Amino acid sequence: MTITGDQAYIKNLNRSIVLNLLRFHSPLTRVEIARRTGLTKATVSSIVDQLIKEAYVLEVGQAPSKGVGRKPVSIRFNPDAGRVIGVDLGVDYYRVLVLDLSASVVQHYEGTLHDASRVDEAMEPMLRDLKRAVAQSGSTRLGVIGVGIGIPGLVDAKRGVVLNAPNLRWRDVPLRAMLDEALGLPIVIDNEANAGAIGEQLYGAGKGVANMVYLSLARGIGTGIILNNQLIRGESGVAGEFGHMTIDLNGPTCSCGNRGCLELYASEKAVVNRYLELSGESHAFVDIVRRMDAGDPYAVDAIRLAGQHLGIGLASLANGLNPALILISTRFQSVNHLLTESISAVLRERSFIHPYSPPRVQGSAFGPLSCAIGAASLVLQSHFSGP
Amino acid sequence: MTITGDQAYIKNLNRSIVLNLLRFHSPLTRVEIARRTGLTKATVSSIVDQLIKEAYVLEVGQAPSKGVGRKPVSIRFNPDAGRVIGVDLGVDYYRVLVLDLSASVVQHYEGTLHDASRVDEAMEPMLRDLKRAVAQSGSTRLGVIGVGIGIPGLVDAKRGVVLNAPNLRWRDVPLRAMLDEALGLPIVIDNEANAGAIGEQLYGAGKGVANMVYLSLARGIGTGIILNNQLIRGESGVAGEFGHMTIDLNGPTCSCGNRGCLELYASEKAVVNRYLELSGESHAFVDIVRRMDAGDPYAVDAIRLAGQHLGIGLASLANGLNPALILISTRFQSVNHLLTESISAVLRERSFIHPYSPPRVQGSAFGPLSCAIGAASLVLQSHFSGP
DNA sequence: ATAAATAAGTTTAGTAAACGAACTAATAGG
DNA sequence: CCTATTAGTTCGTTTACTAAACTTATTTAT
Repeated sequence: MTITGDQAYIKNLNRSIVLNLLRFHSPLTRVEIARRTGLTKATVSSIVDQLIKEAYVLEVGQAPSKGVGRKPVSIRFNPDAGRVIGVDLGVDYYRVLVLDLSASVVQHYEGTLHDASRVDEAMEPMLRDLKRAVAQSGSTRLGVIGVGIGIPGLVDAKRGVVLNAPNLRWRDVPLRAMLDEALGLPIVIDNEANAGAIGEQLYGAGKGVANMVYLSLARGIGTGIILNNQLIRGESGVAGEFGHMTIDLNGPTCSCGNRGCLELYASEKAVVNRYLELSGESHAFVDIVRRMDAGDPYAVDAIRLAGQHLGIGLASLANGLNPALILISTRFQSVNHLLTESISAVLRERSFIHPYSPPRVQGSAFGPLSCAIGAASLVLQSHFSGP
Repeated sequence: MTITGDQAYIKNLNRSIVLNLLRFHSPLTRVEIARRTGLTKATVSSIVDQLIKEAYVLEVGQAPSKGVGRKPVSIRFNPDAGRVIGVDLGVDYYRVLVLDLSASVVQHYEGTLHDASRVDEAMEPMLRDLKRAVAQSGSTRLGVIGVGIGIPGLVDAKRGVVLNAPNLRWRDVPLRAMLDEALGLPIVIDNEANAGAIGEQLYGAGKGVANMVYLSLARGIGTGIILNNQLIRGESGVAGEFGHMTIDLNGPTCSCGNRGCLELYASEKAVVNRYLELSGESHAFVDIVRRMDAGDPYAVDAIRLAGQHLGIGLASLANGLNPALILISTRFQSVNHLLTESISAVLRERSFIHPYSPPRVQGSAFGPLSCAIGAASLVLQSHFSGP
């Protein structure tokens, strides 16, 4: 049954248009809103009045006049009307962020995640911080509007189930249902890269970009694809596993069962292995990054090579999806920088459509907070999406 | 400036919902329409009356009653209210189809396309048939509602420009503008695979599938990607070139400048080369297909190998985009069959997300007409899309 | 100072589309 | 022929938007 239109639908639609305009373009005056939306001044006044009652929006003093005439009143979005919570469930840590409605971080909790056979036990400390965060947001008008959670693994976002998160050793965990019961709040769960992609597109380095590819590099490689301003979830909500894209059909076997996966050539582990090959020394990824920063040519080479392999995979995606932007997210700013450089070079060389529509390649804006901020953004997005 | 809502918008929206319901689910009675859309009987009656006046819809006799009570009146979509034209510009041929509004073929023109330095000259015979087709559709109530054209090459669909069609030797041809001037009708141009994808999704083997990948194999490999029921066009309208996806990073150099492109392993030319390798004999692709049909093991092997390579590329796409369906379109039904078989096998083996959400693999429904029917479907889609 | 000009925002009457309830129409079965 | 039932129409009500007139606030010219 399709959604048909009636008066309530119109009102909702227009309310939502005005609210979202203010969300990303505060402050504005009533007349400016009218001009930008095409609604009449009367309609805008009525909608703004309603939004003020709902606390989503505030009148804030007078804007500069246009020389002559009555001074307009500035209206702006009120980020403190409520709070959102974003959770990053990492391999051995968790991070709980409390954000205002403009996605600015207000509070920050962290802790270690011990893996345990029972999911409930593993999540216990996280849940305690989560409840603390909810309690401390109680003073705002709307309180916590929802909790978003980013997971490193396969997630069925529609049903809210973690299908398979190898690093957490979780399989078929109905996480949304569990947390819904514990908290009684709207819960959104999604893959870590999907979350990061949305966060960057709404508030970070991809602001306003309708078509982008977000690449998250950690133990594995995750991708979040946004096309036509929509996150691509696919038929069952498990899209985004371009880390397991074959770039060498006869390459080594991957843990996923496939061969020659991108992940084997460009993950942290691949860099570690490569560094061992080049220098004869075995070090953790963090140390190799430190050496790269210090100018160790083996470290630079190892990471640059990963970037070149990423470039090969991304050239395929660029040809197929024609994104305006490719965002690279690792835990380290300097790595992002070196990677974007070598990826750009490979794209220029290998992407068929590059001359017609070259994608910009950039580092992510939120660094290690990408996932948590993104998870919260998913909640904001669904909260503020129109009818 | 976002599209805001008012009375006219609602009317348009609801009209469009009813019309599209009838377009794909004729016949229905007024009461059934009301039930399925959630609109009231009164509103449905008013909308249907309007659609009847516009000739989009007809009252056709009485439907069987439900035992007792007044018999309902069946309403059905009227495919003969107008015509659409779909054009397939091939490498050395053109095909002009006249379709009714349900995408059934009504007339069929064909001719050869001699390549010429001047685009106008090359298109002359095609344009003559096109005008003939338009003239013969004049008797319908609405006449020709638009012309869709599928092009084997890079197309900026938004601007209506053929950026680069190597096989036609066209570069930066403003085709839409040219035809608009010649015909004075709405013109849609798009890549051949994008057209095929939409055609299959609306009327063919992908009916009702929201997420699918359409793969068109001819001289090259083209892909049309549909996600969330939308054709993926990318930032500049040139998405869909997954034929130039790298499956072997050290593979041979492709005409596109990249290396190890899928197209090198699975196009018609690749099959021809492979057959030469296996049998020592050089034959055209059509002949190899004939031999395959006759049971020649070399021919079967050559085509099966192409399928396996396609499977490798498609496994990557399946992991990244999670489509419900993968459609294979070649000129030959038997080839489609063998290819889908070997692709399926490879996907089962190599796709990471296969256990969670296996895509169906199938041959296209329209065979050699895919492109022209699809191009016409693009017009139908935009003609019938709501506000 | 005061008036004129101008811009911001509000009030009010009018319009259009959907809704809901009451109505008419048609049909089968007793 | 009457009753029950379903299909479809008519009509009064609701509601959100629009347009235009109006009020408010501010600057500039006299």
